[in-house]
Amino acid sequence: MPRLVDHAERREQITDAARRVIGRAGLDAATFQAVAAEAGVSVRLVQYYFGNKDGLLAATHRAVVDASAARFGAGGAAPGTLPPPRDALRGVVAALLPLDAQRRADAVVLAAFHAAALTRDAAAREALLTAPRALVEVVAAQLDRARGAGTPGRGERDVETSRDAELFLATLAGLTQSVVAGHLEAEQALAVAERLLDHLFASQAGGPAPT
Amino acid sequence: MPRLVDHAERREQITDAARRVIGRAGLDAATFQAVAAEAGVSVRLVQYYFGNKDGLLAATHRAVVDASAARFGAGGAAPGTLPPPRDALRGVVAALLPLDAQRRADAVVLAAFHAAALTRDAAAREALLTAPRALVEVVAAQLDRARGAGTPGRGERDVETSRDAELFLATLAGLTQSVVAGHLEAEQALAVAERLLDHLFASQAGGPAPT
DNA sequence: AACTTGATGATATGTCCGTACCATAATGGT
DNA sequence: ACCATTATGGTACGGACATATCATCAAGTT
Repeated sequence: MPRLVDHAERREQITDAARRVIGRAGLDAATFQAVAAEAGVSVRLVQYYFGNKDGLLAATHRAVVDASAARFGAGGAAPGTLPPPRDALRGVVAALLPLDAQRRADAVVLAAFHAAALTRDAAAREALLTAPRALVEVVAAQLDRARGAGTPGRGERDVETSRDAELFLATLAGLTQSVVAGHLEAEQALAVAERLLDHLFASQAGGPAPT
Repeated sequence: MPRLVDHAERREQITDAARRVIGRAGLDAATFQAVAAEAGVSVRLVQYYFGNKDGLLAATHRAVVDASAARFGAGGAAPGTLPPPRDALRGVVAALLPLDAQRRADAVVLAAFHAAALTRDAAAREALLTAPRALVEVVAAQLDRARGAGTPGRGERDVETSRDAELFLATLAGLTQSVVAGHLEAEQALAVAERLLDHLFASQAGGPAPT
């Protein structure tokens, strides 16, 4: 066995470079040569580790998604304790909004991948939906808890609560977009999210306001 | 003068082809050859009318933005009448959400341009903000009307109302994203927006809910 | 010490794309 | 009838990029 090297570390070094390149100049700037130069290695090496360009991009995508998931897991899963629903949702907000430079950069990269996936095969588009679907369940469960419903079975949940969960996540996606585009500052986005929580916790399930 | 041709029509024929190509396969598939083939003209002709590739893309972008603005103008500006605020905001929802196939396709194209602009120079990124900034004013004005505030001057508006306006637009952006990604159907997105209107018209300005 | 094998470098190749250049058909004014 | 100008087609050139090929270095093993 000659010259053994930590493959995982090398791969991470390269996908990190790819993340920087994509965040700075977009997906189509992520050429083999640009990524290799950014990582300080040769083009051949990138090829060696990821084979295809698809391989490189897939690994980079997974890296940033995993980082996002790790942040979410770190913030949300306080072990043993059961935070009040509003705090739990505040945790979701804090985990998902791009509140610091690192997450902002990741959000740009994710947006690039997202846009690319829209014009891909149905399989790629389907992969975009797994995270939102899971999150809707998490959010709806918290809203159920807050509104005194127990843990309703599948399909038994109040329609308005489901809509509120979708509303919550769609708003977070929109706020992320606003922050990344530079239309809102992170604190403003946070304040808007807090305002949404005000609305959600003010009205009970099934009670629409009079027109 | 030889063989005069309607330039506007030819340009529209070509930008329409570009819109289809981008909507189907993404921005980087919008090559001269692909667009020319889709439009049924020669590559040279596309070059003749738009010179640069940047010219072609800029014209295409403007075409879809203009289409969007036209839809907004057509739906929103009922002349003379002054609809109740909630109906006015419903009009904004109906104008902005991708409720039919045409608008869905346009939304995909816009998302592609949006993602590309994120990793461009500051000027391109600034251009993304003009539409949202104007819309925030429109929405906030309706909320002021609904809440009995007159037409407050610049900066005098209630902070919560401003946040609600941002909330409204961010949610619409997020819902658009959800529909385009295939996570929500158009009717579901509409229902979620309606639910948000419930929340917005239930609470008055400055009245956060108790935690 | 030699050899095997994993890791890395340099470079060639074929393809696609943007753009420039050359050519020509059509048409309306003189 | 001719000519200038507009509109359009064909094609060539140069560059960038993904990928493949050849070559080399390093380090354990025997």
